[in-house]
Amino acid sequence: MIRLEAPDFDLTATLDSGQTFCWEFQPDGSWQGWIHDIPCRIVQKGPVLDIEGDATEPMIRRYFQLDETWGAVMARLPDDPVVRAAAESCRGLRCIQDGWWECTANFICSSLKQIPQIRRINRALRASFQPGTRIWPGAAFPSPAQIAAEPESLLRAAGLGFRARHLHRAATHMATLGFDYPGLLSLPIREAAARLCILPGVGDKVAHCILLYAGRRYDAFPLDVWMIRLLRQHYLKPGRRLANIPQMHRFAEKHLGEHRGLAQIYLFHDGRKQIPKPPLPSAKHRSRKRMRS
DNA sequence: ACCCAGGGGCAAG
DNA sequence: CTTGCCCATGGG
Repeated sequence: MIRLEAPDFDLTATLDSGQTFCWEFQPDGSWQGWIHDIPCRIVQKGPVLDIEGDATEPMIRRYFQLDETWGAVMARLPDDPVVRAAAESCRGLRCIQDGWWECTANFICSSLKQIPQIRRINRALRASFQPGTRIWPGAAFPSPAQIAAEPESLLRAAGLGFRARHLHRAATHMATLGFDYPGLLSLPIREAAARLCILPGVGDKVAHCILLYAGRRYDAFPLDVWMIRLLRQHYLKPGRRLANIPQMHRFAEKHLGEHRGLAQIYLFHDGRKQIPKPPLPSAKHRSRKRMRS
């Protein structure tokens, strides 16, 4: 067991913030999950972290962004009052660094799903490809080749719904043609995102999530409904027409700078804390999609 | 019987 | 380059 000092770190906030989906909170107060397919059980007691498992200390520090102090994290953030306030109320929340493929698969599965359900899908995928084993520890996340070797129906049975086709085709692409993930790190963010969008089920938002949570590129800026809502709420003049996605990326770059992705983590988490269930487009009187007999 | 969910793809306008 | 609809499933 490893014990390490982790001041200004909030394990629960970090694992529950919609960055990673392979961790589950246990009744005994611990978190069970995987650090790059190494099973771990982690308990936080104040500034101390107890980790059960075979992960090494550098690995753990890297995974949880503990190789820099909270002061260093704050120093990276753009000098913007909204971002500062959000980060202050999320003290200890860090940026995860998950594996490329698992992160890709997670976010392909994330569309029109809530965080607990994405977590359930992650679990179901591990279970589907390791029949007979206990989920934890031991059930590694299935590789692209493993998924590609099975029929799409297996993914549907795991509850992926229409995401099954996307994930299966993305896995097939990876297994047959390969994919240069490390190459994404040396490309301009726009081109890196475009390259990821080659994968079925990966669009602009998912691409930026992968670049931020697996590539740890702080210039990636996932634009989901929450972030669009927040940008509109805090930065756009009321009454003005809602900007499109490329315009919002440009705005974020200009206004929040090169570490806008880090800012996004705090804006997202803080925004969700404050507004549990916001109605966005008053969908009240929308014409009926379809008449059923 | 609704509405909504950390979207993406595709066809039309 | 925008809008509209579909894609399955679970939860409120």
